[in-house]
Amino acid sequence: MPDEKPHPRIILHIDMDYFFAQCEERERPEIKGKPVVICVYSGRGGDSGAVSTSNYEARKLGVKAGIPIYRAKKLAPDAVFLPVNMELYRNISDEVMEILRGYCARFEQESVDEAFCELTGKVPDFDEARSLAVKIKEEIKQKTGLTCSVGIGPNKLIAKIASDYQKPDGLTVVKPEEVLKFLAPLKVTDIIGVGKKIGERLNELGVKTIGEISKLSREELIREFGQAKGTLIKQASQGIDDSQVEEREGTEQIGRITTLKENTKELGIIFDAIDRLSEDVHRKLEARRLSFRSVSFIAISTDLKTRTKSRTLASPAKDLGTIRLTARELAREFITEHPVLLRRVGVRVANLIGEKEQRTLGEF
DNA sequence: TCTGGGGTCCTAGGACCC
DNA sequence: TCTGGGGTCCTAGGACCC
Repeated sequence: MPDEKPHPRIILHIDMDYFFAQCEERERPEIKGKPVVICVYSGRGGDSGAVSTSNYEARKLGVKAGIPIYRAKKLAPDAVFLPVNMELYRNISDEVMEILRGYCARFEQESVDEAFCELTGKVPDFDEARSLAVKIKEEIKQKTGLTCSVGIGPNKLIAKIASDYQKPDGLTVVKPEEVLKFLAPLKVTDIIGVGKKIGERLNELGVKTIGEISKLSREELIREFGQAKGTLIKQASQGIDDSQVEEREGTEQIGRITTLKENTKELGIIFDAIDRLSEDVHRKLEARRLSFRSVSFIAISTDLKTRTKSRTLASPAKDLGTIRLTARELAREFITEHPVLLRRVGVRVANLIGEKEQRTLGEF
């Protein structure tokens, strides 16, 4: 058996800085330097809705993603408030991803403003990777006008945490031999997949930092958080992550949610919303030439609890009528079972089937 | 005029089949 | 006779991410 060391992987993660707000700054140079707040208005009138993201000037004033718009206006009365313009962000995102893709052995877009890039084989070592990252950042800046933060590490976990380590316009490289020292002082919630709930439970167990996770055995973690999460937390704490950079195969589900004009359990109002949402979902489905095998009705009550009701069809469908009718049926059953006031409702299709598979199925 | 909208992944229980 | 046991699909819900 040859006992040479396995060649370390070199993974880059890129994260666009305060992306939506930065896109708006690019389009409207006159707002640069001011606090900028990107909002999702609920449609209930006034400032009902939440902040999607904000630039650093606004963040300094306490305006962060998720807070209600009216509170943001109190914190930053002189800020520029803009509604989300997804089409603009998608277009700019495409420009960025195009540039990045050119440098990767393998590429994985994670969201509209994040991506992984496999550099293994493209550069010989981490120092060369750093130089390449500088070049990529410059090219993105020059071609799109936007800044981003980049992390480089021996796996996706480390690369992603590294890209978050220094922002905006940051570049953090973590070599394999530095991984444990890098992770040890970080908060447990810096691990992807460890959020508020698990973070709190770990804190209760006396674990605040990633380094302190070593106090708990893999068995204890699995008992506490289940097989998958327990294993993930243990591995992550040791800097281990074997997941691969791979192109996403396409979406698993397509859904649309809306806030109702008023809280209600009246089927008439809910059906109207379902019809509009179904059309949007159907449009996206058509654009991607997909069929679906299951339909869900999503109900969010006034206490913001989310419940779903779903149905799998005997055979795949792709027409609007099936979405609308199934969602309506599910909504009717839902209201019978849970007669609560709803604040938001949604329609989702899943078990999506692409054109190729549809043809295969058609042969039988 | 509290708290938007688009996703992914995992778990658990029941149905059903062999 | 003590109701085995494994696999897969479906539904519902939770946690998390951006």
